[in-house]
Amino acid sequence: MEARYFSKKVVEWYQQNKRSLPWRNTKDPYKIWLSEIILQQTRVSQGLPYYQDFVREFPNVHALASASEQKVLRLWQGLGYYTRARNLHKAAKEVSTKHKGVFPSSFEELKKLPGIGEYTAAAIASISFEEAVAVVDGNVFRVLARMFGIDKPINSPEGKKYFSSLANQLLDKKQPATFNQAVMEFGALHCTPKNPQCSTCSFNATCIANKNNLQSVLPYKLASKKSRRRYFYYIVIRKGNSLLMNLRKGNDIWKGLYDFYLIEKSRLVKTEHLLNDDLFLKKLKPLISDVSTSGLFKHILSHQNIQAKFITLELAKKPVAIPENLRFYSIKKVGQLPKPVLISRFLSDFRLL
DNA sequence: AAGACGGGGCA
DNA sequence: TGCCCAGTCTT
Repeated sequence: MEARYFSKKVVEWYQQNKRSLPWRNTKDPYKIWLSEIILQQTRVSQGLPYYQDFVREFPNVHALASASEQKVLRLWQGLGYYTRARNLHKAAKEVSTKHKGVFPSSFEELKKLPGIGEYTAAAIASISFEEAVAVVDGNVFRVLARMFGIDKPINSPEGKKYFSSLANQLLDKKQPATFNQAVMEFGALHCTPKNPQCSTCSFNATCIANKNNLQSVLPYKLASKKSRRRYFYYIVIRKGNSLLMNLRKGNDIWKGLYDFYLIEKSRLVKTEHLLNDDLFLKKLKPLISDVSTSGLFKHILSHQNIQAKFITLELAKKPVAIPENLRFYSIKKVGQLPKPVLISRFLSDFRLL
């Protein structure tokens, strides 16, 4: 697809379909800035009332700068990502004092203000000052990836550079404000993440994703390491000088290494609840001597997103049936296990030896 | 390069 | 319930 063709058609679409929004009726960099910060990671429907509150309460950068941080935060309450509010306030003070109330007017100068990165600097520079610099936000990634069939990962440094360069190539330098907003609005309303309106899209004959049914895989993103919190409740079972060890399997942390019998939860739970609910422990419990509930899980270890709690229990006799991953190893032999990394660490930590 | 930061939409 | 959304700053 020709760059000129894309730019022309997306602007045409924008003229006919754009929403009427308060920050579209002004070029005041203060208000554009305010709207851009509020709309970071935030849908218009959620951000709009906050924008109105802020404009009413702080009609200009001096009003915002002279307010207390408490008041700014109170107005921001419920919107999330609260460092945005703190940086907003900090930046307002800088503009008010260092720049004497005159907003920086170039991409490079804007980027120096706290809370203003690549995207926001480009947005303000283009919308308020018609600087010929393309914005690259989530909408732009999506629209360009689909339209031009680009499978470079949008969350890699190379991918980001590539998309930024493409967006700047496509940019209509005669009307950067309109072009940038057109692409973003098109992404927000028409070329949506889910259920894009391809059947009524004026690009559907030329869009690579539509022609190849790739809407659901573009934009492509590198699998992000999802860091959910994990709570490991370890029951260290001892019988004489044998320890019940667990060989970890599957595609998970510490695969192939040994640890102890483990009850995993996605959140903190009451230990009584934990002990009563677990089937295996119900089987073990009758065999356990010397359970002092006062000492339950008093050892805590932290590893990345894992919080591990430990309890040691002494068995009166060995259980008849235990899961296959679990075996008793004599403490003397522990050092000779195939990969004793975890074990030795845990053992020295808890002085079981 | 990877993680933290939040609330809302949606399956 | 848990995944997804995706700018900026920090480590």
